[in-house]
Amino acid sequence: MDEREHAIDRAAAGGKPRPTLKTIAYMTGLGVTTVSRALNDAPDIGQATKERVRLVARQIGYRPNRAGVRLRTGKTNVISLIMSVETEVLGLTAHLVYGISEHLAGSPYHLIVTPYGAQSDPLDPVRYIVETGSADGVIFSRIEPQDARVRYLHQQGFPFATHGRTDMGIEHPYFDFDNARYAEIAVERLAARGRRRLALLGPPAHLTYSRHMTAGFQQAVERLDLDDVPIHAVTTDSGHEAIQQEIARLMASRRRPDGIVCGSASAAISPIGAAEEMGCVIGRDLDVAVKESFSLMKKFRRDIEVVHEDFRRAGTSLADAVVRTIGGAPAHELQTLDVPA
Amino acid sequence: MDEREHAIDRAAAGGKPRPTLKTIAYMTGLGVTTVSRALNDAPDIGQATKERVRLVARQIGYRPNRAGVRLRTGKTNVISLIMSVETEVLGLTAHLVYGISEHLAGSPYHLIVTPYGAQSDPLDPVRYIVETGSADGVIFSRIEPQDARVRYLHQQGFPFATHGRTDMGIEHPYFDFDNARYAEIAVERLAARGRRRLALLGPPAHLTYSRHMTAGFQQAVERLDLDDVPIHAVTTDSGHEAIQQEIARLMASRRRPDGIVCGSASAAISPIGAAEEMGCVIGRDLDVAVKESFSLMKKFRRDIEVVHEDFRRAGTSLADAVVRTIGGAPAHELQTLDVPA
DNA sequence: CGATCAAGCTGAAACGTTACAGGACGACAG
DNA sequence: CTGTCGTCCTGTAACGTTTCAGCTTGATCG
Repeated sequence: MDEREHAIDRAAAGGKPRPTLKTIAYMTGLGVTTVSRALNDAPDIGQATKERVRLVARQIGYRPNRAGVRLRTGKTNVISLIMSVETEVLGLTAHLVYGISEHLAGSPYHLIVTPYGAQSDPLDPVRYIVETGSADGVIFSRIEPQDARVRYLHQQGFPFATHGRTDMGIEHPYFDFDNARYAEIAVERLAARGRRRLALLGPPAHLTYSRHMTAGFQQAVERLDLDDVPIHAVTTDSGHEAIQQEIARLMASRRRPDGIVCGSASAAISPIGAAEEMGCVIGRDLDVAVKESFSLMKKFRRDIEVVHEDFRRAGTSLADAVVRTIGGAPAHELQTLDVPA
Repeated sequence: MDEREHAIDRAAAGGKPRPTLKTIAYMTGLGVTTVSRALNDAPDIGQATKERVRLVARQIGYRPNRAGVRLRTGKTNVISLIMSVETEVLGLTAHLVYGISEHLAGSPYHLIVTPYGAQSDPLDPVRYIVETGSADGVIFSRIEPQDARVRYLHQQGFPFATHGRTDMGIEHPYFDFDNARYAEIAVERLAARGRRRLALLGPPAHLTYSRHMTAGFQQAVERLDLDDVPIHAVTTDSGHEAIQQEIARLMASRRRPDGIVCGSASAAISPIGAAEEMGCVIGRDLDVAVKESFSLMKKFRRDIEVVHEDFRRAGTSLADAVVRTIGGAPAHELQTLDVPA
């Protein structure tokens, strides 16, 4: 009776009464517990009852109240993407977000985005999430070989997946693009165009994948008996002007490269601009290889060698990995290396 | 006593006991209600008590349990960004996300991202959020003059802010870039370079800002007594090939433009590529004006006329607007038009 | 026939919070 | 001295969910 009046009240008020377990219990004549267990497919509920409950639930558009579940069970049904606000990687992050939410759609999980600034401690947002229990799992990028976040989360037993690998003897879920292979391919392609003196504009040295890319680059350069023209002063994270200056300096020097391998699309713009400024023609005086996720460069200069890195796929894979981790899957099954063709 | 044992249990177990109101109540010797009210600065709690409670809370790192609050009050402390996964706008969305979360940091709000596909109904995610009550407010883009989402949310009395304006007699919070003014500036700049025959590569006609941009363009073209070379077949949302073809056709035609105004940076790549392919030199045979948010084009071709649109600022403004709306501020105070210089 | 068991269902309690109604106590007016 | 008022505090209930222990009922077994 109590429920009935209540329901009628709300319906009369115009605001929808948002059905709860109690509503279904009242409609089916069952207890709240039974309804809950029926919807959760518990083994001690009769098949007929389950079907009846589910039918009613579907009919009235029942959705479990997230706050109720979360309060009772501690399960938030939230995955947090910890996003660096480095401008250079912002465009890529969007694709990651897309991939993640694509995978999460249809699951009970929501995606929340937690940013952290360039100057602040990357550990802060991670700690916040663990301490406040505001998510069931975490995804993050810009991984270092000795990563404090990985260490912390591993030690806390908190589910996570990284976009990039570590090198610290900890087995954990990750998705990584094979940047060593990318660099090899890039070198090979430039070599096939007859280029002999190659420079690598790589990512910042503290990130794990910097090592991979450098290793692949050097290995291929050596194998094909080419020259390695070192770029030390700048990375893909450097500002436009810095990169331009360095490239200009390089192109004017005695050790002028005839091919550049770029660690990212956005960072490729600067060297190309610098080179063209000096009268170089891409495809004639200089060839450029880039790794890019949204085909941008290829539209601009069709002579550029492009290797595709799929950030959307990274997103779906990472989402999958973290959800499976929450489900208890072992880490070693959740490690993906995306090898470019 | 009960509490005491409990607390000791948890502490001994090593897993942190995550303090609650009960913990503070126990430590201060006050009632749970008093603690709650003290932390919420209720008027019927003594000043001394408030300070004592707050001190203890700070010391032990108390954070209100979101699920508890949400269950009790219905307040989710969540803002949802409804994000179109159109690839063309993905890069921009990232900046929006950045701006929003920057504003939300330090507030109790979390940002959740709800995607919707190109083919699915834009109303779906909005309805989902309202029906499940999974956020306190909503932000979305790609606004149409008669926007179903705006109508629905307004009618539901659900707080929202739009990135773009409508034209349906409904007063609501928005942030919009003044695209009319942008187009005017672009035309003026091209005219100052001596260009007389201008084409506009604008956004899809169904979006509100398409009208703004077109109006500004036409007004300026008329005022400066220039020629309007119409582009009908493609928009900034069209694929690279389609735009290239259309531009190629145009450049080969009798009515060949000597200036192009582009509605977005990503869409500017295609016409420039097409024109250069045909032997045109930007800055000599053709001038291009673009609106862009991350300075990309300018790096590539310094001869391009660039007007900056700040998506990050849009994000902070929208977040502010929606939070204020939740707080009860009237819509007309929360309407911002960002006029380019 | 009584005991045991399984199947199917249930109410009470708890998660952490806030709204509500009310209590204790001192001060102050009549 | 009694009554009223204001200040400061408090217990209970409720939000929607799941866990726990336990209840019926009918069947099976010795």
